Amino acid sequence: MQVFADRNAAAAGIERRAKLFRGLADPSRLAILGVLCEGPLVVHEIVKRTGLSQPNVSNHLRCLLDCGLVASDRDGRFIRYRISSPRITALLNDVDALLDVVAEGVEACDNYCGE
Amino acid sequence: MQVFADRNAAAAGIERRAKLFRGLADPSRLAILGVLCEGPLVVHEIVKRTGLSQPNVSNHLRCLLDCGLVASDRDGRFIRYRISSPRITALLNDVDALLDVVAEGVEACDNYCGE
DNA sequence: GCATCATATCACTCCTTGCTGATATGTTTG
DNA sequence: CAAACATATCAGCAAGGAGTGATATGATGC
Repeated sequence: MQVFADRNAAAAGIERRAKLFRGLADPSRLAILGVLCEGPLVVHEIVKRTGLSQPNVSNHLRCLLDCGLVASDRDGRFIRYRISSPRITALLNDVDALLDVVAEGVEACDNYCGE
Repeated sequence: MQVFADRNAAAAGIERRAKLFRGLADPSRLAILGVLCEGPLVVHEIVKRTGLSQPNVSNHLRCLLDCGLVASDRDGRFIRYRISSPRITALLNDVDALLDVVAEGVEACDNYCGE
């Protein structure tokens, strides 16, 4: 039962990590976070810079907002979005550091975590 | 065209990041990485500690191996897996640090990236 | 060489997610 | 108040990934 207790205790943390990673595991969301890392932007600017469709950007922004990864402020009829915490930028940098080591492997992997 | 060149240059990086995040965005894989962070293990030990089925563990290990996130050594009829780089442990710690800030949001998000 | 154990692979199904097009909400300006 | 613009929401579809059960490969010991 020892093992089970540990497992359940760990499970919650794992599930949370997984969910956060899922939030970061989409090219559209990463593109949005990428342009927001350079500074706050209103939605139509994000659309222009990323080349994504407006509903698509809007959907992903909602997701990122719910997750707490971005924050928004109304500015007249615009809504300006920004990165909510510098830790996010830090995390993205760490990922790039890890990619320096595993990039080829990741590109090659075609199994789960696929294409 | 300036914008387009930047976009394409960024796209490759974004796609790679997304793929790496996808590799980390599954509870089973995170559970496996979690137990491996405490030290190398052979497959049936991973199965026992995580409570996952053997084929499931094997599938995910293959994915993690292809991605370069874990490495393996044959040891008689056992195969021992280990974390391939300390940067992975570091990244997982960073995620926990970010979760300290955004945990409630992430749990609440039910949209994309959702449960 | 055969039985056994450790691990990997395959075929299949289910579920989730992401995108699109159309439309709704909301805000400002004339 | 109406028109125009900014953003959000919805329905529906298509694709990818995760899990399972059965089976194959591979190594060890008698």
